[in-house]
Amino acid sequence: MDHIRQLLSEEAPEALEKRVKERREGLKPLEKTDKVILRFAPNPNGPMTLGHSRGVIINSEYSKMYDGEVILRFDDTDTKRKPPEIWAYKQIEEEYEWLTGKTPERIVFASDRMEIYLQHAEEDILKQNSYVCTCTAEEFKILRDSKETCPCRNLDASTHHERWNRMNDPNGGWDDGAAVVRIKTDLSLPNPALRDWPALRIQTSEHPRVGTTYRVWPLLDYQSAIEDYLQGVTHIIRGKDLMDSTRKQTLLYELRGWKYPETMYWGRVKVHEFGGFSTSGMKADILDGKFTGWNDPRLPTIAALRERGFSPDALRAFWIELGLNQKDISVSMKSIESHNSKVIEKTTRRVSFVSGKHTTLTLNMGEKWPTEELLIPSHPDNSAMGNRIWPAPKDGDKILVETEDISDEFRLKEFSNVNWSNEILETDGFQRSDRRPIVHWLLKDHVQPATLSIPEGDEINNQKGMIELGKYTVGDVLQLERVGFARITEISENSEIKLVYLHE
RNA sequence: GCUGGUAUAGUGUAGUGGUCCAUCAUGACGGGUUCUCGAUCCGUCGACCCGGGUUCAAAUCCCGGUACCAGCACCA
Repeated sequence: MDHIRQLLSEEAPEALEKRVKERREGLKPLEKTDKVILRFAPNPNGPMTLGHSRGVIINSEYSKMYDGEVILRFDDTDTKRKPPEIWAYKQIEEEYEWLTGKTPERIVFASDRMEIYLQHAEEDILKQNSYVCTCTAEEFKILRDSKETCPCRNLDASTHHERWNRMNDPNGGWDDGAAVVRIKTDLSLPNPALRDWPALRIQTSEHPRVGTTYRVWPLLDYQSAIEDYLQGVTHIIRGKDLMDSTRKQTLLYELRGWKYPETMYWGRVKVHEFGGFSTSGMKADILDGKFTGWNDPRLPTIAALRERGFSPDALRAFWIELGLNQKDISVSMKSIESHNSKVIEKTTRRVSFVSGKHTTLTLNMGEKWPTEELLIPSHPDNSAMGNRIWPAPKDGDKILVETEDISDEFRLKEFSNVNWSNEILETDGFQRSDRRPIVHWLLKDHVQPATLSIPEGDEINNQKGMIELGKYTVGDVLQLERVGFARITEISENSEIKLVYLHE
């Protein structure tokens, strides 16, 4: 050891210096940060999922770090397989604001920018960066796999321009699938995915925003490449499933003499409780009636998480903690819940809820409660939140407790020690004087009906019960004592309260 | 099959050649405190995929395996 120390002091004295290693907090710094323009580009074929929120949060956090901008761009160029939902645009916009606390600096609709894309496409054809191919997908795949040239590729430029016009002509006799515009690449490229990749295709199905104005629509790789350039995007952060997209687009940028943005990737995320996040899959299940809607508490959508009472701060903390890396990860909701508890715990009022599995007991008070009212703190550590005011329990009053909580001796929280026998609860001192278990309870004359819906996998467990009488508003998040956090989703005419369970 | 990517405790994460018998969080377990099974405090458990190489020194660099993921859609 001393020998090494000796050697080091001669050869590498800096290695002996104490180096302060601090744990890096938050996201890794970006490269090239003089100007930062980012984009988040969802497909509005449904509202946001938990997966989308990663993109929103990572992009907006980087934007905050470098005083940059985020463009919210609706990539709505597929009307067939992933048809845009006209309401989803607005909802995604709102969800973006909810998650980040601000509006996106710019909003772009791909479907509004069709003229521009088509102009660029024509330009690429005239410059022979691309060509119109009429081979079928199967035929082309065979050629591509053997690195062979497709018969269309070497036709002269004017033929390709004629073909381009024909693609756009409703009377040209070409329908969906008849022709496609391909970007010319080196066919000897080792990665088969990149060889003469398709850029635009004919799509005659109606678009919910622009109808049938356009026949030829760009594919993601083309539309996104052109738009990123036009918007001056400096950094692209995307899933690593889009790595080949980066490579294709870089080839196009080279043809056009443009410089491709810095690109970073995240890996695949699964949540133990949900699996993946497939918008199309959820859409089908909702239509089948398996779920009540996009905000069904069993679904991993932002709408559902909001409905249940998750805080955007918790989601933000969660994604920042995971950071930006290319690992495929599988996380537990517990991790998000833990963040959420930290955020909401200090400001959430406590309330007593007794489930349907309860027993009514009669109070036998050996001693009168000294005042007219029973004051119970709304929060154990935050007196500023005030008290819940219950009428003082009297001899003969009926008390509700969870059946499973009943034992010979227990304590009604914030009220009295009691001894149980034959459906009678005999008070045994108001002061807490021993270690008997503390139990939440209700005064039978001071309750209103409530149903707590607990998502359990594919099922929903609806627990009918009673909640203490109080002032409630839809949207309130409460902590049901000894049960967990829950959010009020509905208060019906007969004052029944509907709650959805959040977490412990 | 071709192409690319990733591998650190149960789950995430820090770490870019030397204070690393490895960080932090979460989890599980045990305890203190508390009028919630909440919160809080303390403690315990537990990891560098494998094999070579370079080097005085490797989680970190190189090579080779292995595993997992993704792309090869006229989807995004």
